Amino acid sequence: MPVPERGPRERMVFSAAQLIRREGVGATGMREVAVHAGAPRGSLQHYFPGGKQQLVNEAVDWAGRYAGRRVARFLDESARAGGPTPAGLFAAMVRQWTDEYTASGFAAGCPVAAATVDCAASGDATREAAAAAFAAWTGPVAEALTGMGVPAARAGSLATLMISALEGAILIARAERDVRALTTVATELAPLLDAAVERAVPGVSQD
Amino acid sequence: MPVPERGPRERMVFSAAQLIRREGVGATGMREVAVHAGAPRGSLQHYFPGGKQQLVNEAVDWAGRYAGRRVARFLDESARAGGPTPAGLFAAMVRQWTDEYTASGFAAGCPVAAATVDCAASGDATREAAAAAFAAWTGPVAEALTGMGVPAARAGSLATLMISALEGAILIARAERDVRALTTVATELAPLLDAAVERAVPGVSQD
DNA sequence: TCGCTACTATGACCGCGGTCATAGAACACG
DNA sequence: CGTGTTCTATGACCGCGGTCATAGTAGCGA
Repeated sequence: MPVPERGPRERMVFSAAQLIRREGVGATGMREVAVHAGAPRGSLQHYFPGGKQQLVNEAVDWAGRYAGRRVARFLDESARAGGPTPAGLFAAMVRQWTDEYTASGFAAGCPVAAATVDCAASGDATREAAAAAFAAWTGPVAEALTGMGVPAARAGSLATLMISALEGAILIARAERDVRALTTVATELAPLLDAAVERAVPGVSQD
Repeated sequence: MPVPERGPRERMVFSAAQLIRREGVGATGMREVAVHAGAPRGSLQHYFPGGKQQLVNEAVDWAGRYAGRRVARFLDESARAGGPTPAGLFAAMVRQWTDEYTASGFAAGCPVAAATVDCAASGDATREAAAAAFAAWTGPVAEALTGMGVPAARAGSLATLMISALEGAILIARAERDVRALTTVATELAPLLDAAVERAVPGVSQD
């Protein structure tokens, strides 16, 4: 949960994402966003003449790019720590959520999921934004997998599987107020993910 | 999508579930539910004195029991068709969604997921109802897995994994308007699931 | 027929929230 | 100092929707 001290416009998009993932799209009010961002209400009209839909779409967009950036950051960190593995990447993705939930409670979920669920309340453009956000997340994950030695043909599928399992586990964890589902999918999926890497030198087993 | 011709009360609960999974909890109005159920508006006050929250909770409850019943039905069907497998069960769960999406479009998602996402809009009782619904779904799946030879210690974990992956794939499929995510998780998870069954005769390795 | 209960029917209230309109500050640039 | 642009500020409108209140109807036992 970075708190970027950029301009007021960016703060509002960020606040919108925070509120959406907590209350849902419909229950998030424009006035509420302004208050949360510490921005004047009139600025919403100014920066987002497209109204709520524009704000929501940009928030979803932001969330998608943020998720992609997280993947890149994981790769950077694990590059100097002995090399990343698929299961390690998935564990890092899951850990971000378990950390937040144990530290701050189960109030918030994934904003992209929230936008997808009541896209009907916010028009079709929001749904497309959600699809773009998933793409902006799946892409880096798939690339990371290929970089670890997963065949390109499977990398996309496994990325989809990882994100699906993660999103579903987030839902269950929120409902149960327990990180059990998150840790479960991480441990159960780990062997499948690591088994997908092709060894550079066949016949040589490592670890 | 069964259309049970029970009493008006049950019809309203059913209609509520249908609308919730399509528009979300907040965007579903009481008047809308009455119209969809072909029931008089006054009956809502009569049958659900607890207001919207009661109606939503019962709808979520209904959805959870419905999902559990689907699992039992799959077991019955595959019992006389050579015996069920974990991957077969998961494929059946996924196929229910791909069938609906290809036949009727991507308008609707899982009502339990919808209720979880904006539980903040509907109080904590709804969140508990969602947790109960997940439990009413996970339980039968886990039992089914043990019946297929999966060790009891792993059955619960695999059930959680299956439902997580399914829920996440539903989200992605709705956002993308494409069943790709659903079919992907089914095929990628299949070997993991089938590998979890313990053979009656140990020591016999199977590919 | 009376009276009771179950259900139906409808109108009104009231808060919420997105949007519009209008106008006031801040600040640059001649 | 004017004059324009950018941003801020606030009030008003208006529809939506949950809830309450009040009646009206239907069946039924006594």
